[in-house]
Amino acid sequence: MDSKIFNLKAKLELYKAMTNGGNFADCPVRDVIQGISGKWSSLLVMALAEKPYRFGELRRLVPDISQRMLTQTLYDLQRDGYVHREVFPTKPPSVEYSLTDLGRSMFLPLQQLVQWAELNHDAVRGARAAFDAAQG
Amino acid sequence: MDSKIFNLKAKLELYKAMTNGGNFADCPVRDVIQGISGKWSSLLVMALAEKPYRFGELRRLVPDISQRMLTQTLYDLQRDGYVHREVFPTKPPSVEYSLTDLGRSMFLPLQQLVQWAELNHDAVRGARAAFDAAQG
DNA sequence: AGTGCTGGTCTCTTTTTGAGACTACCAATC
DNA sequence: GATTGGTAGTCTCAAAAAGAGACCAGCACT
Repeated sequence: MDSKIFNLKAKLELYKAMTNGGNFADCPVRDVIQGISGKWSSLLVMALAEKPYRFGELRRLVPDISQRMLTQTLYDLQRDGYVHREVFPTKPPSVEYSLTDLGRSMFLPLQQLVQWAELNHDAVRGARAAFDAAQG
Repeated sequence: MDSKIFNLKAKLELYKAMTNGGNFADCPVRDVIQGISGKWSSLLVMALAEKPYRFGELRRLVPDISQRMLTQTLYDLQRDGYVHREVFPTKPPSVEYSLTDLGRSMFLPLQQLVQWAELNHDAVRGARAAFDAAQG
């Protein structure tokens, strides 16, 4: 099989999936992608892929997130089914966040992207520096 | 080899990469991820993976992007080395945007994520509907 | 009685994004 | 010759999202 043609077909299919065949207002793929492409979503999913964490632990783990955004991002991740929220009736009550099966399955491709970022951040930073040096 | 242990190690390594071992202020992986996790970045990369496009073509292709955000997202993608911008001296001058080698290499893991989204958007929408029905 | 820990919410300010008018140039049309 | 249309943007102002920090209730410990 000609892998070039295969790749082009794959690209076109994915592009169509992402554009919903022209119906941009109601594209499920974009909807899903936007849900996980927020500023903090991927970082929290990466953290919870390691192990479950409590609210305060996550806050200390990611010191530059505001409490407000931590609440809201966890809420959104829970709403979309990536994260499970469990309240333990301790005093004071503690809340544990963990990945669901859906969250774990999404973690796999996300991992690929993070791996790519790890391998290529030098190239990206180099490109940025070169661009800025040329007074883009 | 125990694949469970391998996976845990992989997770921990990636989590460390994403948190830069505690140095959150200067983490190259988060820096790269945030550069491609904007609202329009992934969509434009997917479009340009199909073939090069001109500014106006992209604007018509993605009708719900504002001209301002199209300009800025393409600028950012160019600055980070994902996109090449070429001006042709026609009248009026036309500008073509295409993926660089770096952009194409980033497209591969991005593709995995979009594929996941395509396969799982029903689950996500279902989770969201169930959550909202429970008056979250 | 005061301090600290829990997981948040509320308000205010700053940043980011969106909507739409406006630019300059040229070609073809009316 | 004036109008219209297409090129790739920029500029300004309004709306939405994000960040900073105060505040809350309840209980434990000192």
